[in-house]
Amino acid sequence: MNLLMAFGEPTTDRRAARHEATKAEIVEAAWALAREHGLAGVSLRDLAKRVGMQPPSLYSYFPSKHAIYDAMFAQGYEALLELRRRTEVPDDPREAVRVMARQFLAFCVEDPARYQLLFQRTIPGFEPSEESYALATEVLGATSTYLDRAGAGDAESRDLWTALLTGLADQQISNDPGGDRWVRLVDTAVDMFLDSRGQTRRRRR
Amino acid sequence: MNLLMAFGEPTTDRRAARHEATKAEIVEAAWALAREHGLAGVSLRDLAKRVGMQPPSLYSYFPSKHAIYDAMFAQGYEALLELRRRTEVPDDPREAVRVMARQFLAFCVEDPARYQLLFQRTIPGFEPSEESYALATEVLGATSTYLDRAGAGDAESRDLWTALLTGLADQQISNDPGGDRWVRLVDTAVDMFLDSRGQTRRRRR
DNA sequence: GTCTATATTTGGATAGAC
DNA sequence: GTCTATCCAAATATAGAC
Repeated sequence: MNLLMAFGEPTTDRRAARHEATKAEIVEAAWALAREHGLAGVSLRDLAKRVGMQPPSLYSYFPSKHAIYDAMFAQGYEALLELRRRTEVPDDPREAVRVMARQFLAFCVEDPARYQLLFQRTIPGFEPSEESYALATEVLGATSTYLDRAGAGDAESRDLWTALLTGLADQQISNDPGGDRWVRLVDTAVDMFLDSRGQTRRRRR
Repeated sequence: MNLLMAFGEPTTDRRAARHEATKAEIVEAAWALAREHGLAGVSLRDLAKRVGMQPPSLYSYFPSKHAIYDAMFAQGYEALLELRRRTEVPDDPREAVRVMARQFLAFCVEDPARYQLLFQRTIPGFEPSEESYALATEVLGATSTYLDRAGAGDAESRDLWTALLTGLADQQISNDPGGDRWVRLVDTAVDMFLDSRGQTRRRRR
């Protein structure tokens, strides 16, 4: 599937294809601005300037600014899903969880603006559309599979897992941007997590 | 110590006292607005209206909007420190850490806007002043003491600890506001954390 | 589709009278 | 200290010509 066509209606002819391509260009420029000036620092003025348009022309492609954020949201989760599809996961359950964790953290830290949009509620009034949110759910579901194989598939474990990983990502981004002070703890964190899950199961027997 | 005097210069006479009282009133109104419309939703217009002033009059009390955020930041950490001073901590090291953790999470969840200001970097351009930031450091230091007694006083453990707790708080606030889906995992999380720290030490011997 | 022009709102901040 | 008046900038969004 063409990345440029990842959102919007299916293309029927060349005019529509061009339209989608321009939409993609706008979204790409929006990401660039978000990385430079923060997610909330994306303005339609700057965005239009960056793609060589006048601000009102953007409304030929997106009905509102939130619609642009929504396209970015969807694209962000698409990127994570695509990354996972391309990743070879080890057979060993614990090692598989480790790979997922490292990958998730790298993905978060790689682009703080994207992390903010995908995993925090920080844009006032923005709610992802139903279709976009479905992608977020899909990611969570894929994660559960690997947790389950490693003996941590129950709801509590899953919640503890998300808290642990987003906590690491958040601290890394907030308090040591560009460094690895928290990212390097990921293997320790995975071991801590999976060991404790194993104990819980033993206790219950 | 009077809460109203918690920030600003020491009072020398009644005029100064009145001045400090008004500052405190402004900060209190700012908190109320932050809780209602989000932290970024605090505008000087609304704020002035709430305290019965015209917007420019606020500048008699604070030189800028960021200065108001800074006063809020300091007050937030003061509140946490004060809460800890009032808390009786059990002798048992593990139980002490549990109490600290529960208290911290309750504090975070109780006021999401405050959590956002104190523990996330979300206001564009805002940096706490040196004095205010010192309070944040003081909180971290106090935490270390209890972690140390429970055998988790090294730097890595401390970082893992902050990630774990803020992760729980963040998920709770973002994904289950008003509920307890993540908060109720706190004891499990503490056990998981301290058990793994113990193992690490044993392995090293 | 894209432009110019403009509406509308909102924001933080300053000048100067009282 | 507080007000009125105002500035300046930035933001999203719409109308209508081309």
